[in-house]
Amino acid sequence: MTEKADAPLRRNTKELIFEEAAQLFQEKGYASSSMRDLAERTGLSPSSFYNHIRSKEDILKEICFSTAEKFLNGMEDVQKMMSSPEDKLRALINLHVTIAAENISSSMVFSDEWRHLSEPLLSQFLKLRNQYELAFQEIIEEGIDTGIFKALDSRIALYTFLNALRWIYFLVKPGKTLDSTALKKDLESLLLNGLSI
Amino acid sequence: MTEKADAPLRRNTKELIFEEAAQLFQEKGYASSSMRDLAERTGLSPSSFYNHIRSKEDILKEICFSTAEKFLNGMEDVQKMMSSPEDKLRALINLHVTIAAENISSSMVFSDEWRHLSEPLLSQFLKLRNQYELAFQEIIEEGIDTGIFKALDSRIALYTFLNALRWIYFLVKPGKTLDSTALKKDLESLLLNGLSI
DNA sequence: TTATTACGAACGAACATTTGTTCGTATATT
DNA sequence: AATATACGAACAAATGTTCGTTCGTAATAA
Repeated sequence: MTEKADAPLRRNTKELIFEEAAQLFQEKGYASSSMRDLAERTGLSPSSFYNHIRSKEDILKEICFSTAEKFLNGMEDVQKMMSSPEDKLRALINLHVTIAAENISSSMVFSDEWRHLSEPLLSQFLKLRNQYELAFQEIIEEGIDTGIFKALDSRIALYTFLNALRWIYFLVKPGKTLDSTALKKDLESLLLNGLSI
Repeated sequence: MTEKADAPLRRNTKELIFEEAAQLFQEKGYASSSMRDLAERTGLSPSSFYNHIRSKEDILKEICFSTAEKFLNGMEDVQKMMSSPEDKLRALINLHVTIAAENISSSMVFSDEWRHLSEPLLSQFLKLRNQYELAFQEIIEEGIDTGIFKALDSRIALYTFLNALRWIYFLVKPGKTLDSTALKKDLESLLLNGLSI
């Protein structure tokens, strides 16, 4: 009755759970986050969750796989581009920054907590991740073969790039909207042409 | 009598615990690693640990702080160099590769598990980390001021570099000794001059 | 040499908590 | 009336750690 007043403010309960969980998992890590922690944040009782989700791992699965899908969809668009490998890399940098900026918590959980998935989910996830990395590497190799990229170990380049793009969420932490245009520009400049003048 | 024969083979028990723990924490994460897991790996009983260590967190503390010290000592040497900021960065790349190659598990735990330290250890650790990052950033800014580095946001450059140097242990995973000379060369080339020709 | 004391290191059993989850039930919504 | 959603209580399993004890060896006393 009395709590009915703010009901319109309250989102879909299921979405609320996922969003608060992403934030919690990001802050404390999946293994150190208890359902009772999550209960505090959502204002629900621990037992109430199970009217909306199947298990704790179900939440992690949803976060990891939905973010993986975002990356793979973005990659698909990039692959369809009729552009130079350099422009494709620029598009990928843009993709990483965009996904991180759109949902910081989820992308952090996606990056750091996937390993707590149990089989067979773990294998499924790694398959998707591998698929993404392979496509990324192919673009690098295309550039090397064309002669516009340096002829270095493409795996080294791949992981250097992926990890250079992994920290982005640090910037967006305290709610302040990051100037992602400047970030993209600096990242492109750094990764494609290096720090030296 | 009979078990005395292999006594020389067995290392210091305390060291054994730390080494196996580093590997365990790296594989499963600190929070998901139980003392009973560690018992299986060391061949000891869970209760026996406490003749050698004070607590589970004590192990994490030792790993994190000893690795932090390695980085800070390395940074001190670099700061003392009478060289260009570019050569100092090269030395830092070398430092990261060397530390990672010397003790993969410890450096992964150092990178990923420090957040499970409780206060006041956490604050102490972050102070050390901040000290290192600040010194790193100063070298970058020195290069920018001298005009040999691009005039971009030094924090972006800093974190791009640090994270680009964070994945190195992936390569050394399956025991095969990584050709760290080639890795260093590629990393220098990538970070200082970029992927583009 | 013997007998005695001291001690580090190992163990199994047990501990108090915390964990994710289920169950029965009450309330609210349709 | 029926369905969805909330809750408190309770559960079994797993957690880090403590306890009392034992075993072997090294130092000391006889």
